[in-house]
Amino acid sequence: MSGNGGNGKTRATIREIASAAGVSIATVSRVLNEQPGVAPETRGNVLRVMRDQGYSANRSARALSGGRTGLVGVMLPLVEAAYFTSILGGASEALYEQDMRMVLCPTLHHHEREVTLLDRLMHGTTDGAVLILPEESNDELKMLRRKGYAFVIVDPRVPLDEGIPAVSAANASGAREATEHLLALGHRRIGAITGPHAYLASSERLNGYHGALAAAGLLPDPSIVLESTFNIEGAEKAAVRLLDSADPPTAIFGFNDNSAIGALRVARARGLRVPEDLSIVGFDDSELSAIVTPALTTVRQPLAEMGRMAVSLLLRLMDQQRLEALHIELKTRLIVRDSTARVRSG
Amino acid sequence: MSGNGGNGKTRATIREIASAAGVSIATVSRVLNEQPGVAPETRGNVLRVMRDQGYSANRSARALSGGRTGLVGVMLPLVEAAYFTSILGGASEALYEQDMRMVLCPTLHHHEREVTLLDRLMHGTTDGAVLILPEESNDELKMLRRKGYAFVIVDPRVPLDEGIPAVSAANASGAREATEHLLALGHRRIGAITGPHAYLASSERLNGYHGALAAAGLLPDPSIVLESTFNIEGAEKAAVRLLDSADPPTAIFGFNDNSAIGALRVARARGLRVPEDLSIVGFDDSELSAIVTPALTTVRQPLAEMGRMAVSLLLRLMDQQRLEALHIELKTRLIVRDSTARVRSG
DNA sequence: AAAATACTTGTAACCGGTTACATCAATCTG
DNA sequence: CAGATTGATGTAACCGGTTACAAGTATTTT
Repeated sequence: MSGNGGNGKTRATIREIASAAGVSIATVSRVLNEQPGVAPETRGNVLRVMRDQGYSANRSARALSGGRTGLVGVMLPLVEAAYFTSILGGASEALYEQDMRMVLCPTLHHHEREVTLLDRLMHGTTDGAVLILPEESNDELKMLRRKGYAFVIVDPRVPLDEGIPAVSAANASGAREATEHLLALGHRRIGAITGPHAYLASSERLNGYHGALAAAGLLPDPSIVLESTFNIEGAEKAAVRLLDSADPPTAIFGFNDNSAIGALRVARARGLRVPEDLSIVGFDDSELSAIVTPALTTVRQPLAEMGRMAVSLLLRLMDQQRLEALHIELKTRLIVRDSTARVRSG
Repeated sequence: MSGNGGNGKTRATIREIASAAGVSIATVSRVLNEQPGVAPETRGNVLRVMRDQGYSANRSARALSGGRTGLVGVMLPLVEAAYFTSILGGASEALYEQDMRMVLCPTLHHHEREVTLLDRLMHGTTDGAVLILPEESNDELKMLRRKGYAFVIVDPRVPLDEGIPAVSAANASGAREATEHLLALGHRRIGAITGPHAYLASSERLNGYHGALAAAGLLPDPSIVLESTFNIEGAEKAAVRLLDSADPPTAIFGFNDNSAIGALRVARARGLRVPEDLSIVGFDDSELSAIVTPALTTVRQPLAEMGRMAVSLLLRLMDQQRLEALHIELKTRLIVRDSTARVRSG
């Protein structure tokens, strides 16, 4: 009747468990943390009592005295974009396996918001953070690191200092592979719709694209390499310019799937058949790429894996482990679907 | 030189601020919490010192003594699905405005995982939770409520008890509107690819569909109402059966956008033109719906708004406010695009 | 058998805040 | 002007854990 196991009024504290088990709170704490130095029999007793009462430790108290919150911050520009949520999914899975929780902080691309959020996160809310595509400058990040806060960058926006842990996709080699694919199909005039040049990912992909062209003995033609914004609308404008040019490309490399989809739509609007009249390659392998018509040939980024890897790095960082390699690049893979074909010989 | 403002070694505590400002910790705490009973001059002093030292309160300590963590749990099946992240986006924005943070808990549809996570969340990690499409039974939820934990359901899977706060879309009226749209275009034989009947959203949409048919004097034909799984693959199978039937429908109502897209693909594969030969309507207005060809006529759910609303309900619940209405239904809106047309007269 | 050692267990301080209550000065009341 | 009232501030207990250190018991060593 007066069973306090489930009345829910107030949760059991460590002291209640201790007295119910006839031991001291220190012993209960030891059992809780699986520390050695408790007689097996005692441990069994305490565990039984904990189970009976449905005890689980108060996280705030633990955080305060133990100095660890069991929380990791994940900061990202936006939760609505599939690109970010794929990373998020991987990270959340890895954290769950460690019985840690994730505090989600979307910044909506506001730098100021990012700064204050980060400050809050650092100060007792979390043990560390994963920062996805952060706006922070290299200097700001170095400062943060010096303060002793543990964090890992995913998809850095700018080239990072050696000392700052980061995970990214092999952008250059992915772009090279995509370009080589088009070259192998006989294309010689390959346009590009890039992302903002200020993004590291963009400039690396540009390098890969240039590298592949160079290896084929081709000079890039700046008039068919247009900077855009990684969204469909921007890409459509760029595609119009590409296809309107005097000597239009026979293939377009979109630096992400949105860019490729923009090109696809413009091509369709002008009655160009893809891939017969125009080949198109994307980058990301987002959900969209398999759904559009024709299905997009694209470069797959291991986004979930990047999230997992970032968490794994972070946890080691928090354990004060010395890390051999702080910059990790994960391999991409070309997925060939229906939007690319051999160039028309005419 | 010894300025402790930014050396970062250890953050300032409330006692340090107190002694630097020449007041007691109680006063600092009052200033921190914007409580009355502090002389304006004193308040100004304390604020200045806090600013100089870059002080911000330790959240764990605050949580422990104040009984509030400033964290809200958000439990959802999956972060990768656009449907959920739209809700998430709204919720996160609403929480940010209240200076609260969100603890994200993806369950991957594992009921067991959901139960243990919820238990952890309750116990000192968060002040309340938003549960999106939870697996929990009505009884489990009622139990939770009785324990005094604050939570709000978004998109309930089963019909909920009066006492359990919930936010959902107006599924029935949305489905009715979609069906009426097809009826108005002259369609009389309208097939449906539903979601799992066990989902409340599905059965409500089914009701709306039936209601619209009945109002037009039509009896539903069970042979062209097929249960599916809300994903593209399942919908394709259903669409095949619909279009293979002896008397195939002239229009298909997919109970979400994936269902509609599955139908679209099958139609295309058989050379049926959409919308000339077959009209298709979806539900959700996900990002995909505008991108597929032809762009999908669909029912828009105010997902972000549902997230915001859930948070707003939750906060009022946590404040112990009496709420007049615990079940909130948000209006949907039909978005007419290119996948529906007047039925062929021949 | 006495001394050294290894195990268990308990006591109490501490983490950094919040808050009930006490205190004291200043102002108001009759 | 004494007494009541109001406002500002300080003291100390408390939230529920962790952990250094002390203490007590059992086991091993010489």
